[in-house]
Amino acid sequence: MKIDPNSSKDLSAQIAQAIRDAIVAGDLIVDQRLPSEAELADHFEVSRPTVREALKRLAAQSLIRTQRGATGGAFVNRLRFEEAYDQQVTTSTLLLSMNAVSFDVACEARYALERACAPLSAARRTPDQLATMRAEIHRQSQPGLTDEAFCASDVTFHRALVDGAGNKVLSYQLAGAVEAMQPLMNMITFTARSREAIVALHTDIADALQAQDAAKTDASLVELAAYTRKLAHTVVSARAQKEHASR
Amino acid sequence: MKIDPNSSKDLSAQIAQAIRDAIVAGDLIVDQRLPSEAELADHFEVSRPTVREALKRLAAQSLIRTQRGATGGAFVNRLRFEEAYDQQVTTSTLLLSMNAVSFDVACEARYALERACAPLSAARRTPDQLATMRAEIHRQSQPGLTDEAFCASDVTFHRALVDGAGNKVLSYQLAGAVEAMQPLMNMITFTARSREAIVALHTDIADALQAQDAAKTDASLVELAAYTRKLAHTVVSARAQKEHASR
DNA sequence: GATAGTTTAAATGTCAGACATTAATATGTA
DNA sequence: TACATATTAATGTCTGACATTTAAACTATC
Repeated sequence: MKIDPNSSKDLSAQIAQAIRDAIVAGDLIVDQRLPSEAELADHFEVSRPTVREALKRLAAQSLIRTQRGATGGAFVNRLRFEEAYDQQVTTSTLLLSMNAVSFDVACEARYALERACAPLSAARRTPDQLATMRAEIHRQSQPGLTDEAFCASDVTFHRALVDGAGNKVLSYQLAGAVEAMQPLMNMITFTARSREAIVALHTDIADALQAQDAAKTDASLVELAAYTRKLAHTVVSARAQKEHASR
Repeated sequence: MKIDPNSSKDLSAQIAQAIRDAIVAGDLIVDQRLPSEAELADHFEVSRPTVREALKRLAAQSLIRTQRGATGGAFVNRLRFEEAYDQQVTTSTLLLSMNAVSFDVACEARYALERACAPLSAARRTPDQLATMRAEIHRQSQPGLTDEAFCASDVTFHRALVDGAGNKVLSYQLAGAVEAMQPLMNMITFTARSREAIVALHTDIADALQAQDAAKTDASLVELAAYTRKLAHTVVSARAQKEHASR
């Protein structure tokens, strides 16, 4: 592990990169202990605070974990799908909001990805996942549910659909797409009638998955995508109308 | 922004979380300058190095950028799709290698996601993207190409296919899936005959996209997925055979 | 008065050394 | 043997200082 003394970047950034490269290349393997901060400081010929800044960068990416005490130190962390979810969702959410991604574009991406799961999910969904979907459908039918709670339930429903594919990589990749949409969905006001329509489509999807009918699942997803988009357009134009009237 | 004095976590982790929350919630907007390190240290009642560790954590996630000099400081960074790619690819690559994800699972996820793009790409692919695909097909036909270069070209080809959908969110979500596969693909030795078969399928895909034929694009992708998986199985069983013979 | 050069100030980047806290291990004692 | 107590090695945190960078204020010259 070496750093370039002529680089313009921060020393802590360079050191973090050097260690990161070693991990990705497999030179440092899971659960292996890194040298102590003092040893790293010696090795890279920098001070301990600088080494610490580098280690915190890696910790922020869940690449290492640290332990205090006599046999403590920094250890290469086994990156788990569950931990990686959080980061992906945070990143995706910010990407959408900071780049002013339109509802249509995000919606298109989300449903395209979900449709990719549909045939696999129809073949493999477990009774457990079906039960989750039914439970969420039931929750969504309850009157007096806030819009936020309705959206959250929607996310859980779709997560179950995606997890039904029984492919951890797919689930991971899609978690970001589905959950990142939530803030955008939260902008929509769901009327009783629109909730009813969504619940009906969710029921269609659950029925199709239960019957292991891939084609019907896909068709229902397409319908739901179209309906969601229509709903969003209604909200947007209603808001524009109001904006216009107030001027 | 407040931190919990009774938390067991690192102060720097708590401070990073507090600032991160403020960014996600929109309390800190893009390009807004954070208080100086000294001011943050005062606010959270910690020392400057602790604040710095927190800021480095945020910098590692590209949530902030720092500038030196008189008008310098830490600024909320506009997260761009291009920057987010890198992190996603690194994370996805490590997820696959550290969790011993099988070739089959990764391959299934990859092609399921690519197939989700196919109809959109058939409708929207630009001449530019078609040209990229043709160029990569040509490169892949050249004899004397190393396996690594062949894989790299394969990634470029598929990236063009995905970008053809003209949906930034889709491109972002799929970059990880496609590129993270590369280390797994690199384990395969591509014979002249298997390269020929892959090039033929790539040509089919490019032809179908050029003709804007979604169904044919999808069919060719399915064929390519099946062929890739078969190829990997051949390699794995050949390796097992060799292992057995050597004992 | 405009322009070029110089100084200043404010911020991050880096360092050195110290002390606090944690947790495993070794040690000593009933 | 079992339990309590030191030891020790590591991370976590603090203080204070200096180095470096950069924009802006200032100054001198034309």
